[in-house]
Amino acid sequence: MTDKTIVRSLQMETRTLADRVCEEIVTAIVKGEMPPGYKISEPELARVYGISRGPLREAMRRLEGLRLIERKPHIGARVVKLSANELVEIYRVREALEGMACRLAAEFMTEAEIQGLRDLLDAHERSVEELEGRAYFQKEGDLDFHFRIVQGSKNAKLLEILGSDLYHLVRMYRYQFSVSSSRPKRALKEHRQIVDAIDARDPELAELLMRRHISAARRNIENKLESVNSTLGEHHG
Amino acid sequence: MTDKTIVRSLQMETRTLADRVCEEIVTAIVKGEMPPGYKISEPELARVYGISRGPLREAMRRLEGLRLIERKPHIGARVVKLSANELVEIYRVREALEGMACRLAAEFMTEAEIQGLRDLLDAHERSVEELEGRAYFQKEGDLDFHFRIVQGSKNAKLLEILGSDLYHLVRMYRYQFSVSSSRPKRALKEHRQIVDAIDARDPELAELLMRRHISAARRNIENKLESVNSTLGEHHG
DNA sequence: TTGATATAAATTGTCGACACTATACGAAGT
DNA sequence: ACTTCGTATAGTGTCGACAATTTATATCAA
Repeated sequence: MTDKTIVRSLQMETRTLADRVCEEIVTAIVKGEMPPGYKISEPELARVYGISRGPLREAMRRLEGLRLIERKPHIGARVVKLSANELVEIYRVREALEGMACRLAAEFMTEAEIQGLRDLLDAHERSVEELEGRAYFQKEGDLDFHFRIVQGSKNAKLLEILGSDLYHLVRMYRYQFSVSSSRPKRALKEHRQIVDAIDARDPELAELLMRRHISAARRNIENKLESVNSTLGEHHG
Repeated sequence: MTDKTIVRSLQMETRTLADRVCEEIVTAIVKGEMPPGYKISEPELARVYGISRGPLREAMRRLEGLRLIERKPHIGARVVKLSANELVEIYRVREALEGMACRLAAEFMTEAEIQGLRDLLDAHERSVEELEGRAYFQKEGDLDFHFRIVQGSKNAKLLEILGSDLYHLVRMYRYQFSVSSSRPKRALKEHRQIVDAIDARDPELAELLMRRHISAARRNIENKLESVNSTLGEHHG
């Protein structure tokens, strides 16, 4: 590799302003620094990030495609407001897509990747024992597992849709509702079953187990929301 | 409704330039007027549509999110190049998502919607008989059926992903590869079976039939591509 | 003739400014 | 006191121009 190529690859590392700012806004939204319903003022954000409104608007058009903000012409953009129903809808989509991903992973995942999954679950188990299951699963650990399986499917479209569209929203919901899995040991056991099915190269069983796993998480959420609704009574808005 | 409201709604009809141009470019790409690999020149396109480069770039950022164009910083944007493998990947995603959509449709579709499906299939049958099955299924008729079922699922996220992301690509592939269903009578029979399962309010059967239906279409494509590959031999590119 | 280098052209990325729309505020009238 | 209208202000949509980078072209050397 020549010096010029090295220099070029370093310069390429600095993507365009719109791309960088888009990524920063994504993390800001996911972490809750920009809460749902937050009105995005273009002049203000441009000043904060030290850029002009042009690249910022391009970044916002990208965020609109990621369903993280909603634009109304001549009115403005807001961070998406979270309805409980939408969260349940997302879990339906996850059940379908990750079920298929798990099926394909049972076909195409390499032995090394499967071993990596087992190592990850061992780490999860230690984390669950130490912290009595309160911390790790609330954060990124669970999504790590699911993401690796999607990667193992070797299907780029699945990876695009789940990784670029849905997981942002899932993480956002978790940060805001602090949706803990609330059943870490049970979830860990289900994860191990899934890996076993993948290791046995049993696509149908792998898909079935993953769908059950996500479906259980969905019902768990539905029950929580239902109890909240019955507690609050008829609360509109 | 007051006059002012009417005027406002008409003015709202004229969305922003970026939105309108984005839609125009989508149809242009889907119809093949902008072939895959086509280099998009910003100054040229801005001149064609009679707008400035600002809104055009916003539209392109949106198209990037729809996976219809690919951007490389400082180099330019091109209409996505179609690989056979990607088409198969998309059918895997469709199998998962539309299977779930069909399951939900069996639960939530109204009787009127189901009757509308039957009417649509009757129209398809007449079309198949008259044209000996060459025309209608090659075009939008087939996707009409699938789209209505997705609508019947009453799941907005499913509708977003399939309607806004995947179906554009599917239509694009059809126009370019002219992927006829090549088995219109068989497909029509499968469609009727699916509607019967929905009408019987049998979610599991409805999902199973839809997945089989799409899986068959995928294998059909895989076989075609395989024969093409074996004919062309070792052709890299 | 081929290759590399330097210049020139074209294209992309970014910015600041202007026009138009929507909201907020206040004044006048009922 | 409340409603309605008009104005002012802030914000979004659009444009043209400039800066930075890539690609094409031409010149020169081997």
